[in-house]
Amino acid sequence: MTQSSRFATAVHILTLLAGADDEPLTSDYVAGSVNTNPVVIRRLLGVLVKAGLVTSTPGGAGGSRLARDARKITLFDVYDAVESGGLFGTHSQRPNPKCPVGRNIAELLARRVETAESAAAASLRKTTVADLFGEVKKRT
Amino acid sequence: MTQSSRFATAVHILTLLAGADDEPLTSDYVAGSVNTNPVVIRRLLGVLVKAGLVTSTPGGAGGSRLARDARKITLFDVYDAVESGGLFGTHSQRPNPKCPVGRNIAELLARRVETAESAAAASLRKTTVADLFGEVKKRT
DNA sequence: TGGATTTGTAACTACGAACGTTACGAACTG
DNA sequence: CAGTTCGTAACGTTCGTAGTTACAAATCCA
Repeated sequence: MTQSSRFATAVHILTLLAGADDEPLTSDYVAGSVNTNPVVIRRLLGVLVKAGLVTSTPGGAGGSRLARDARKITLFDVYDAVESGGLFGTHSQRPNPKCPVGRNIAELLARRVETAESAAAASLRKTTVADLFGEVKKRT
Repeated sequence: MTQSSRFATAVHILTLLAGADDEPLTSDYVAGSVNTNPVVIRRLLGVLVKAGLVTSTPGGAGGSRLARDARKITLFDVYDAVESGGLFGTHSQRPNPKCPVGRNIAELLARRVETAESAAAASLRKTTVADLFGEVKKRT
C-alpha cells in the first residue's frame, strides 16, 4: 500500500478547488477542511503546481486554483503527481546472483507487478475530480 | 505503494520452495538466496504458514515446504497473506465534518480506490508461483 | 508608498514501520 | 542424548511522513 496520505489529501485539496469556481483558496482555508497544518498543504500544493494541476499566487487575495478544468483531472493524474515509486515494494537487498531464483525473481516479478499497477492506473483514470465534486454537491 | 519488501520476499521464498520438489528448505538456506537474515525469513514464513501456504517442521532435517501445489498459489494469495492494509493510503486525520467536501471526500474516494485495488488484485491472480518458477527454470 | 496578506521553503521534532541482529527455549531427528 | 532447526522475544538502526515554527519573497490594497 502507498502508506502516505498524500494521495488522499491531494484529492481532497483538488476537490475543494473544484468547488471554488476559480476563486483562489488559501492554504489556511484548505488546511481547515483537511484538518492539518497549512504548511503541509502548501508542500503538497507545490507538488501539484509542478505537475501542472494547480496555480498559486502569493500576496493579498492570493491562493491556489485549478490550472485546468476539473473534468480534465483524473485520479491517476493526482496519484502520479504526488506519489513516487510503485504500488508494490521490491526487494530491499539484491538477492544472491549465484542462485537461479535469486538471479531472476526480481525481474520476473517486476513484470507482473507492472501489469497489476497498470490495471489500477486504468481504473483511476476513469474518475475525475469533477466527478467527485459532483457527488459531494449531490450530498449537500 | 506498499513500501515494504514483504511481498517480494515472500514470492521469492515460495518460488524457492516450488523448486525444491517437496524437500524442506531451511531458513538459513533461503536467507542465503534472499540475502538477508534467517530470522527475517522465519518471521515471514510464520505468516505464510498461518495463511496455509507453507508448512514448517523444526528439528534436524526440518525446514519449510509448500502446503499445496505451486500451481494453486497465485500472487494475490501471497500479497493477501503478507501485506495488511490497502494499496493506497487514506487521510491521516479525519477531515473537518463542517465542510461538505471534508464530510464526504474520504468515503467517496474510498469507493474508487477499492475499485482500483480490485483491478490490481485480479491482475495478480493471473500468475501463480508455478508460473514464476517455470520462467526461472527456462532461464537456467 | 507602506502595511497586511499569502506563498515558498528551510529546519527541526515526533512518531511509527520495517529491517537486521542477538539470544534462547521448544520441537524434532538420528 | 546430541545436534539441528524453528518460533519468537527483545533491541537498535534507519527511513519516511506529518506536524510545527520561522522567515524571506511576492503581491495586493488603502
